[in-house]
This record gives sequence, structure tokens and C-alpha cells, in this order.
Amino acid sequence: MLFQIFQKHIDAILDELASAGTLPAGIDRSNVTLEPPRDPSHGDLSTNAAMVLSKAAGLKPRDLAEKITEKLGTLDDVQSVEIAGPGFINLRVAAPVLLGELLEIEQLGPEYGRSDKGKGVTVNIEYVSANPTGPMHMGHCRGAVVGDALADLLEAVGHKVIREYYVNDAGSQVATLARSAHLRYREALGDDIGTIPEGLYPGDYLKPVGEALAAEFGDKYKDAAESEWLLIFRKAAVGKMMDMIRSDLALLGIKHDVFSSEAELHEAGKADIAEAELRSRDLVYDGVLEQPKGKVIEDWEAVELPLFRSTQFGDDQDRPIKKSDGSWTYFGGDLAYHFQKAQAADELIDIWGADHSGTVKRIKAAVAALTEGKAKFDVKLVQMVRLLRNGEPEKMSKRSGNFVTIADMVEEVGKNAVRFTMLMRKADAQMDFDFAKVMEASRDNPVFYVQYAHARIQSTLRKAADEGVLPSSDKLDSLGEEELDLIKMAAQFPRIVESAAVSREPHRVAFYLNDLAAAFHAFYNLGNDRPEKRIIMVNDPETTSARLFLAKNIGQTIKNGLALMGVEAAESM
RNA sequence: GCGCCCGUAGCUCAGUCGGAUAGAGCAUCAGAUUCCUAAUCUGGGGGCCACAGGUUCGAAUCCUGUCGGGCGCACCA
Repeated sequence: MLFQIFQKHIDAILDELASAGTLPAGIDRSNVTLEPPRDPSHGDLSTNAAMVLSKAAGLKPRDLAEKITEKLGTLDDVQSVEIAGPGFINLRVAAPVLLGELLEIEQLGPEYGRSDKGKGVTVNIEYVSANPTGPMHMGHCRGAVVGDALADLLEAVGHKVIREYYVNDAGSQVATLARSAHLRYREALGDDIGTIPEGLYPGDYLKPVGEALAAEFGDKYKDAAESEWLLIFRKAAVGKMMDMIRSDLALLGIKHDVFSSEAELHEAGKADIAEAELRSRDLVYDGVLEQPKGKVIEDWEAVELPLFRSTQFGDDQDRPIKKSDGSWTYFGGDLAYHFQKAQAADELIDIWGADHSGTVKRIKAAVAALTEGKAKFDVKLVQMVRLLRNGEPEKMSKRSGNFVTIADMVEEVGKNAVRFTMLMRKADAQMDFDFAKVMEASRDNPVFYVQYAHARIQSTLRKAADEGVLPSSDKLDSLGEEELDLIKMAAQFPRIVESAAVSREPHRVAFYLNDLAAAFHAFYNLGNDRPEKRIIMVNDPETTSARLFLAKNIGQTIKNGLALMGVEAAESM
């Protein structure tokens, strides 16, 4: 790959300079970068090596640059090289290298852009983890898509990835779910349940759950005490909810490898083990929390609770791991859960909604404490999405009546548009999702614009095939400057994938695809004014076949990028 | 009161572990359609990168403070 090739050239030259004594041995090169300059007129690639290393070498940046440039200039892969500004080394890539890149895309096909850089490192990524109390709604959507795309990206760079969903089936919310299900169960058995009491879940989606329970248990628990049925109904209802959530996620093309149950975690005593471990290191103690400042809590009372010393890790308060009734807090379970995840992975990533930002410090502290700092752990916060329709806020759903479900969104705009749009913004910036805009077929809508580029390429290939010309690499020499520029653009793809994976920012792929699509559209339109630049030229099958070869592989690159986002490339529009 | 995220063109946003003259789309203005999908393309105008200090060869980017917006702040999940 283009960047690898030149990275090696630079490394080799720096080695030579080191052995010649120009550079000190064992010099730190970690700050040396090789990247395309922002301004293309500066060249194809630029390195800051001379500026970064000049101090250690005891040379002026430009003098060191001179020495590097001398050697670079002799390479066949380099067309030209020059020193600019304070000591940047700018170089232009020779055409054969670019054509080689094109052949590589052809050869690797769907594999182009993938690498094994992350080989040997297992990453556990937890995303969605919505409470199993109802259907997936828009609030879950962005985190689900970002998490899934990030998992794809990490796999693409060679990591072993475990996709995990934490099922919160132990708290009071699922007890409420069980009671709501019991109500629907009585309804299914013929009781008149009237209006759903305050505090229970009113959604119609619980009706089939009640019916299923009625079919399974008959009237056995109809008038029984809650203690008799609560756990049974809880488990059954959670199971049904998870089935529903899985099918909602499937609409977005999202799957998890592991579903971890909070209840099972506690049954297995994992939280007790974590507590004992932390107590032995004096990181959990029994203490009393102070009343929080700046907020008046009317029924506040001082209670002694087992507290985790998260203040030692930068949190502003120690955090209880058990409630006053002796049951575990969410944090208590979460702590044990992360400890469990860390057993099977080298790195952990959590995707959370921004409304959980206040709990990041304590869980990071807990993971650091439990793994003694060994597990890399990152929490990625995903900001709110505002749903709009033609600029007006949209809150109502046809399905549930009070919130827009993922099923609604997918039904209206389709999986591909939902996923692409959710990935068009940095995760930690708020975003608007306008149904009208997402469906719009215009330059303003990147979903469409990128798809259109791919479809246009396929259409061109079909048209050429009808006329008997197929893509071929036989006469790639006939490709001109504009074509080579397009290859340069495509050649950046592996780098983009890598940087998106390393920085955990899937949106970079989306922006890159938008740029690549723009470059292709521009190239395509060259033929309007300059007929000799059209892809299909009837009287010149050799150039045509070379350009088709180029177009085909630009299409392949777009397709690969879309695949990383979980979006299918359109064959025609 | 405290914590986290954000502040870049009229609008919506990019900006590569600190790099060269800060970019793109929309909007606006001027153009391209006997032609492979004009659902597209070409060009122009538009900026105190919220503000003030600091770090260094170099800052939209890192640090500190101020202002403005969002989210969250006892045993909830």
C-alpha cells in the first residue's frame, strides 16, 4: 500500500543516516509523520522528519532535510521531492506506484483497506445495553449504530472483537416490567384491567407477553401473591423483551456475540468476589455519604453504606456499591461486570448515552482498581439526537404513541440511510436527524450522494459491457493526471480506516467517502466539456478499458467503506 | 455549587496523536445538459477558529481562566 511503501522508504533513509552518524543511534522517531499535505499543490506526501529530528541531530531543520531529500530523490518510486517552509519534505509519487495501488485494490477486492495491525489484541465493545423493558427507540439508535460500526472498524484492522450487550435484568425496572406483564397476563385470562396504573408500563407490546404467559401457566398465578410469580414473570418478560430488542436491532443489521445478564452475574456471586477483592485492598469501606451540595433532597438521611473509594481516582464522591436494603446498586453490579469482561479481553470499550456522563469517572476508577491498571478501558459518550421533520421537532410515533421506535425509523427511511446518517457526525457532538433531509436525493444528502457515485460507476460498467468493452489493466499507461489523482484519493482509504479505528471515530470513514464520491463525480463530469476525458470512448477501447478498470476499483473502495459502516452499496438508482 | 461534552463562514459541520495561505455542503452570485445517470459538475464572494493569557520553531488543536450552550449530579438504571 502506498503509505506503507513510503513509510518504509523514510525508515530506511533514517536508518542509513543513523549508521552514517548523521543521526544519533536509537533516536525517537515516534513523532515523525507521513501524510498527504492539506494543500495538494505541496505534493502527494509530506513528512516532518527533518523538523522533528533536527534538534537531536544537532542540525538546522533545512540542513537535515537536505540530507534526507538527497536520498529520497534517487528512488524510482519518487517522481520529485522538495523542501518547503520550515523544513517540510514534500514529494510526488511516481505514476507506477499509483498504478500498483490500483492493481492492489483490484486484487484485494473487499479486503482492500483491511489490515492486521491490531492482531493479537482482543477488544470487548459493549453497546446498546438498553433496559429490557420495551422496544428500541430513537434514544438507543445512535449508540447502537456507532458501537456496531466501531466494532466493524476494529475487526477491519485485525482486532479480535467481542460485541457485548449487558442486560439490566436485576433492578427495580424489571420488577416493574414483571408487574406490568402480570397485569397483561390477567387481561389475557379475561380480567378487566381497566387503565394501566401509574408506575407500570402501559405499552401494547406487553399484550403478547401476557398472552404467552397465560398460555404457559393458565390461571395458576392469576390471584397468587406477588412473591410467587415475580421472579418467574420477570424472567419470562425479560426474555420476550430481549427477543423484541434483538429483532429491532436486526432491522439495523446489528448483532451481538454475548448477552450478559446482570441477574446471573449476581447469582454467580461475581459482585461479592469483586467487593472482597476491593475490601482487601481498602478500596471499599463502610462509610456515610455527605448530603450533596447545591441540590436539596427532602428525605435525605445519613446511612452507612459500603463505599468504593472512587475519589482516589478523581471522582468527586465515593460511590455506594450496595443500597441500604443490602441489595446491589447498579454500580456494584457494573463494577463486577467490567471485571468479568476484562478477564477475556485486552481492551474494553463502552458506548454510553451522554446522559450517563456523570458515571464515567467511577466506572473507570473501578476498572483501574480491579485490573490494577492493566486493562485499557475507554468510555465513548454518544450525544443526543434530535428528530426533526422539515425542521420541526418530531416526537410522536405511530407504533408506540409516545416515542419514535427504531422500527419506525427503519421502516420510513431504511436501514442504510439511518446508519449512514448516524455516522455522519462525531459521536460526541449533538446531531439532528431530519426525516425529510435523510430521504432527499441531492448533493446536500451524503447518504444519497455517495450511493449515487457507486450506482453511477456500476451503470457505466454495465453500459460499457453492453458495447462490448470490459475493464482491463492492460493499458493503464493511458491513464492521465486526473485519473492518477483519483487513485491518490482511493489510496488514502487504508489510512483512513486505520486512523478511524485507532481514534475510535467511525465518522471519519463517512466523511472520506463523501470526499471520494465528490472526486469521482468531478472526474465523471470532465467528460462533459472534454469528450476525450469520458470514461467510455467508442473509438478507443484500450483507454476505455483502462478507465473502466479505474472506475470499477473506485467503486470497490466506496463499497468497502460503506461496508464498514454497515451500509450496502446501491447498484443503481 | 460541582462534573462531563461542546463553541470553527449566514446555516449544518470537517479539520489526521501541534504543522505550511483554516476546509466542505447548504444558502447566495455567475456558468455547463446535441454528452457514459445534470439526482451531477465548474468558478466567485463569505472567517478575530467564543474571549483573554500561557506552553514552543509553530496552536483551531495542548494548559489555565472567563463567557455562552447541552447533559448529569444522594442507595435511579
